[in-house]
Amino acid sequence: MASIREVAKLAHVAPSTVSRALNGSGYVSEKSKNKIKKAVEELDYIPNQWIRNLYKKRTGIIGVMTPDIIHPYFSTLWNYLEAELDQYGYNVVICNTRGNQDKEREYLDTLERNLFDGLIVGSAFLSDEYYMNIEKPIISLDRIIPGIPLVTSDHHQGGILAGELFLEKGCKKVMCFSDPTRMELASADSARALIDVMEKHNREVIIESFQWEEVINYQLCMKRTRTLLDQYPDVDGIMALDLCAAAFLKTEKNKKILAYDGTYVTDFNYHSIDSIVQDAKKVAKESVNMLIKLINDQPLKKREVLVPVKYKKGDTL
Amino acid sequence: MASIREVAKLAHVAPSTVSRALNGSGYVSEKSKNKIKKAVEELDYIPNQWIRNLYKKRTGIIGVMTPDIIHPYFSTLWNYLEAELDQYGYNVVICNTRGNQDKEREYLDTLERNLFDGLIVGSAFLSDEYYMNIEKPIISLDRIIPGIPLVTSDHHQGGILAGELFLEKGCKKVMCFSDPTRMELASADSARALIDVMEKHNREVIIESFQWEEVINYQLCMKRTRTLLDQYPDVDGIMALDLCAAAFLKTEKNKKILAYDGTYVTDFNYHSIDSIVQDAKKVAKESVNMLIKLINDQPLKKREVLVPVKYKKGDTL
DNA sequence: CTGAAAGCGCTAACAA
DNA sequence: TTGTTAGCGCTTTCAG
Repeated sequence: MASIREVAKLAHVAPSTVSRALNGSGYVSEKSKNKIKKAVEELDYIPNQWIRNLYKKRTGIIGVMTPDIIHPYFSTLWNYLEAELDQYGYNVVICNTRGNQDKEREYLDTLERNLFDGLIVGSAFLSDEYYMNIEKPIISLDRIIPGIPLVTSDHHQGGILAGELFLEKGCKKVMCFSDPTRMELASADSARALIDVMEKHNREVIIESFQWEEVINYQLCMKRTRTLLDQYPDVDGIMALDLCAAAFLKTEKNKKILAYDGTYVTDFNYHSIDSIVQDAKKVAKESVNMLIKLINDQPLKKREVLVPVKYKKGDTL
Repeated sequence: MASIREVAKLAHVAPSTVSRALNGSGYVSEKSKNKIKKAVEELDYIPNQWIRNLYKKRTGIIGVMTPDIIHPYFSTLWNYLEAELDQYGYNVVICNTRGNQDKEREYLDTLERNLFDGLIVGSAFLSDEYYMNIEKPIISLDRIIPGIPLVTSDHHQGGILAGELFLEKGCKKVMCFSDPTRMELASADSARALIDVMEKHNREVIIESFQWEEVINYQLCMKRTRTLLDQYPDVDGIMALDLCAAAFLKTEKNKKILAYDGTYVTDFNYHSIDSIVQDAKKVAKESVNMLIKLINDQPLKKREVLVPVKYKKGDTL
């Protein structure tokens, strides 16, 4: 590995001149430029970006933390986040927690140790306090954490939309999912809103919860759906995340099914699944936008961004 | 941001003592340790990992390059690669090329600039020469590049398995997919082997090719499958990548369908799709294993690893 | 056991 | 236009 000094020596100039020539900063004569160019080629010199960043006081790396990367909603989100961050010249490190709080802590630590310039947290499990003590740029997706800028889909709107759809289709008893231990998630709003709408019309709503493993592991998901269908034979409408919705559809053809997320997998089945679609692209755009501002100490107009959801017609309602 | 110097000042010791205390290297008296601990707490001092790595001559970051991250095979592979690299203490940067050669060049450049300690390349488009000039640790997945260690599924075996299945089911005219411009991919072997088996028994094989966009974008995929089905009404067996197989199944119920990859999406439909399953976990394990050896200058026993595939029974053959 | 000094590979300020 | 000098924040000798 040639260093800038060796190049300087070979070109008979000072290292700083080489630096200027290579960075196009400051004046360098054509003559020197040529000598340097030749030396660079001869030595196959490639500047060490790692060291360069030392002076920029940045690493050019953003961490993105999610509990999973296979689940279609997360892959989709990842795809857009990566594309968006790439536009700003950032590399993206996968911070896959698998729902493990130790991992989550570790990645926050990595942020604090300056390996990341910023962090986008999609689904956090640690306490508010833990996050509030961190001074580095963080954006939270979905989870409301005091003091930390938030980007989330408008799950309240999603719940209302869902409720209206079930009413329109004449459902009497609807099942939906919500994790009672995670009411701080904005996504819990969808169940709340759905219940509101349904109960206003005297319809019954069953709330169940999926273990995270059951959401991301299709086999477990199938198993759970079977149990639930046995348990509630008279349910006539179901709202569940894409994968679970697909599992319900596979098991049970006579109930109204509405998927929540609306990723590409809802079109996989012979019958496309009706869905409430999250605009992952917009979520990505907004969160990156805010994060970049945080990093550059620019003021944020809003510290909370609500991204609208929309209904996509399918064959299962 | 407190620095090691401030801690040293507050604790009335030298920076080097603080360094030793924090790293557990060299002798530090209990008394000093305590003073340092107090100072660290008071200042909320967190050592800058970025700088630390300067001395270790490593960044602790591995790049993983794929043309896409949404496609279920890639998300699955990513998941395992990340998990495996995590075991060795590496962070993983997403190098998503979207099939763009400029992006591919950029990430190779990033490797050369020492931002990555190594690179795993899943699907390379640049020329062999381009890769052969790079001295840094690289593992190639699927694509055969002279001089670069290779990990790939045994696609030849996959093609034979597929052929035998189609024969067994009595198919007379089978359609499969292969990109004629990318014969350097190990995966091209599956089509070659399938043809061998079928033609030995005087069955016809149609080879078509999908644009990459059509493989990863389900809408485009659907469109293409319709065209193909119109074009070849007498085809009675189809082998295609998971997403495309799902698209065929959605359009056409009367042909034998075999998915290649066998990710979780093959179980999505009401009818599970018969598949040739790639062992993504093993592929990840083997490639990480080799990469770590390259990074640590340890000898490789083999520079080519072939990972067996297997057949998974479904309802579509 | 500790501190001073040198330096990782590069950049930026300044004087020439 | 150029070279010298002084760092970035930390680690690692090496005297003491």
